[in-house]
Amino acid sequence: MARRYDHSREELYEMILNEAHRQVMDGGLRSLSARKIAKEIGYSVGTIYNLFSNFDDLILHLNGRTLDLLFENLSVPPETLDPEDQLRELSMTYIKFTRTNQNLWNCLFDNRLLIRDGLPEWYNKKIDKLLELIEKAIAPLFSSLNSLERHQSAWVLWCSFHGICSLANFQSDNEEATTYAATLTDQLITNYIAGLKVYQPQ
Amino acid sequence: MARRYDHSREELYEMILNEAHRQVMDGGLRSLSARKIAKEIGYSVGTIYNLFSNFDDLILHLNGRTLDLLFENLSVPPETLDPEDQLRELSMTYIKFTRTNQNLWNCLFDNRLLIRDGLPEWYNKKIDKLLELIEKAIAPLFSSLNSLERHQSAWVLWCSFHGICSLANFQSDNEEATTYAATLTDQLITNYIAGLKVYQPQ
DNA sequence: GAGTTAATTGATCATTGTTCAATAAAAGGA
DNA sequence: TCCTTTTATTGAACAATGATCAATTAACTC
Repeated sequence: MARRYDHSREELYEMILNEAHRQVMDGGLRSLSARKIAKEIGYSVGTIYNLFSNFDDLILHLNGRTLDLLFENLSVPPETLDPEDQLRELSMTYIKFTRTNQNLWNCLFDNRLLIRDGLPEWYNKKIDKLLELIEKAIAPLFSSLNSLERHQSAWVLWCSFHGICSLANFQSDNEEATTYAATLTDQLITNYIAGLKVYQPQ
Repeated sequence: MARRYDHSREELYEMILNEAHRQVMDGGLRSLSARKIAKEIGYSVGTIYNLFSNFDDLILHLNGRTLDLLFENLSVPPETLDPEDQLRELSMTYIKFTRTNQNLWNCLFDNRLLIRDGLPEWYNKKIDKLLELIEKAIAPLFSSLNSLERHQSAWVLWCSFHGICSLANFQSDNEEATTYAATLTDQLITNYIAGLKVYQPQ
């Protein structure tokens, strides 16, 4: 059989990533397989390699969708809130997301993706969008001249959130891991923001 | 052939992990293979499975050695230093370690290890030893009554260090990644410690 | 309707982790 | 010393993987 045109290229792309999403959610990256995807969507393996240059590329695109999902979850907190409370709101949603989509989120940081040299532009843009949420939240703490320091602090917080959630995944008790991650994030925000207030003039 | 006794069980264990270490250092976890190890040490695959229950178990033990290596690198900073400067010293060594042993360090956080339920006791002990270095460094900032908060702050810092170094590995430019990780860690320490001083009475 | 283009297939290849009956060397006992 | 038991070691065999690519055939073009 050939050129069935049952589905457009875009539809196929969606079907493949939907199925990949499902498999990763179910059993982590380990249970993701090109053959299984093909079987499930009713096409052959070759079709997958027609759309994605290789398996890592498929994972990268799946991760792109995960970043989108995360962004959709992290709605912009109201500007009426303290920077501190905005951060708390963001971080709590973040933790919740990483816990309910554990396998999917882990996939973002799989080692196989950092072998190549650098991530593509479109991917980094998705990360930047997330970072901007944090940057906006802490903006009131910085004078408009200190955009570099604001940016760096956003990165510090982003990395730290990541670190806390990442290591939480190694805990066996799921309930406990979630609450401990929340506690640590809370400590981080409290102290880091207090520190910022000490050093930032305004 | 059987029961050659060319090497004791302990010697074999070392030989296998040495070779695994080499392979991971060279090309990351992806280029680690039981067959290749066997070939290199002059034994057959079966022998490896005689010493390790499965491949993940082998990786876990390799990671154990990596944690040991890290601990040996992170010498206890002199108590005469500020908590802040002790932390800086620890974190700089940490960053250096993660950068020079990038593949090996990445291996510590590979997703395949967090599938099972919880890490073994001996492994967690190694992590605790590392955490204690941080806890000792920040001890002067807490009253002796606040051991819980001290412990939590140590975790926050540990997780944050991890997060910063972890995400630094996704940058393509190696030099830049290192210096940026150093900058972010510096910011983290400065602000977090300043925050602690605000909230901790003594 | 002939010719061109491109989507789809699936057999094929090299590799992987893992198993386990077969084997042979050492240890223990008489 | 010889027999038995124990145990380290082997490697063929299995199932599964990512990846390739010539062959096929449907759709499009003119």
